Amino acid sequence: MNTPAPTATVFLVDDDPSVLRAVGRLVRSAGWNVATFNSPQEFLAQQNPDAPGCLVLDMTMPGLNGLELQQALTRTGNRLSIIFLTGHGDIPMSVSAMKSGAVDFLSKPCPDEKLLESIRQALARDGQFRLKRASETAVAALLAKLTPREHEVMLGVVAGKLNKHIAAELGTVEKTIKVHRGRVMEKLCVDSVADLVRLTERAGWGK
Amino acid sequence: MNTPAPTATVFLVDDDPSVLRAVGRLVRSAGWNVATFNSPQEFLAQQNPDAPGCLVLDMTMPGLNGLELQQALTRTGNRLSIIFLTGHGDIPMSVSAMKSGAVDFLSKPCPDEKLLESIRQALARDGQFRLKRASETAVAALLAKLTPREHEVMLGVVAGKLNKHIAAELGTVEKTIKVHRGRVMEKLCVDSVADLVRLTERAGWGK
DNA sequence: CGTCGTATTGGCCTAAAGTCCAATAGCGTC
DNA sequence: GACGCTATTGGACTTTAGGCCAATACGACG
Repeated sequence: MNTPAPTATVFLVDDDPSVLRAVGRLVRSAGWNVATFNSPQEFLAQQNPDAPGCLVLDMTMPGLNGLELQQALTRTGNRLSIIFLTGHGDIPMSVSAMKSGAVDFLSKPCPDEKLLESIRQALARDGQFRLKRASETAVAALLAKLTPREHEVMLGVVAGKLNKHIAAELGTVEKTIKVHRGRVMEKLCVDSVADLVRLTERAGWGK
Repeated sequence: MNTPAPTATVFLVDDDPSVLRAVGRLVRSAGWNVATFNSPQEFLAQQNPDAPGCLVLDMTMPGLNGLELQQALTRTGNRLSIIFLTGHGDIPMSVSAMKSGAVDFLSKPCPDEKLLESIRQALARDGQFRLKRASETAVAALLAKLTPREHEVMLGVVAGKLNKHIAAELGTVEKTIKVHRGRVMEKLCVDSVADLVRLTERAGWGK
């Protein structure tokens, strides 16, 4: 119910401890929670996909580089917003990062305000994403409560079909459809076909 | 009705005639139409927002640079997909371009196949965008045919309200609403509330 | 075997939506 | 000012959807 910001954490990943200290101090002084990691592996090991926040990531690190960590997160379904902050980047690297959805790609040294502004953007984007995903999972939870039959009937309703037609397709009579239909509306907590359609559209079917 | 590709044009903008010639030959040999321009101004002067295609753009040019041309196009509502192809780029430049929606940011010299692949992506994105916008304008055209009253009634219907409630809000009786409602369905070429809701959601109200 | 959840069907009745036909009111053209 | 067009509004009637109560059937579970 709160805004996503209050408990948001800025995750810093860099193999240079002095960078972690300096950036950590800056971000903390701006009022955010901070968690630092010396390596991508360390971050991957403790990551919690449900923790709101953003990731400030060095590009050149031993083992996994920044892009690979970004891809690893994408593979595991973690859509954390990422800001790259690197000392030895090049254009293909930055383009690749941005194509993969990075919020920004900054070069060290970077003005404090520029980094903070990017963090603000990243946290905002993360909040939006979590709101959207929360609504999707809420709808999915509602849909999961439908029996198979009710689900079939619902499909007919959102397709704009008449009860009699749905009945014909499902090999039953109109009266039965009415009952299922009523239960669908009740279980999904909607009281109009219009709301039902919007609900299903937001269930991921409208992407 | 055709796929967007057949008449798609690749617009090349570069102040170096030899680049225009070389890239133009490459793109033409790949089967696309090509139009070349020596300056951003020249392109802006003849641009047709309705022409499907993509833009391959040099960054450093006299007068307007690539980013400025990109912004100019955005301001005028031209959402042409852009590929930057430049000799003297840097990271902030590439990041800025990508943030503004560029499809790719390539450095000269660039392998032929890489450029062609990016063009393929840009044309695909342009096609998707035009499909989406075409459907939006089609819906807008239908909505424009509604009388003010019919429009009000439609809002009530997609809000899931009962005819009697809509009538109360509009200071009339249920019967009148029914007639308006029927005309709305007829004019918008839908035959169910479900379809009506999806139509309006795609009219831009769903973002 | 009894119980629970699901699917099914029926009757009866109310409410809501849609259709056909008709009338009124405003507005611009000639 | 008459005429034509459209928007708007009603009345009578049909179709569809929904509510309430009841009943049957079937499979899973204890």
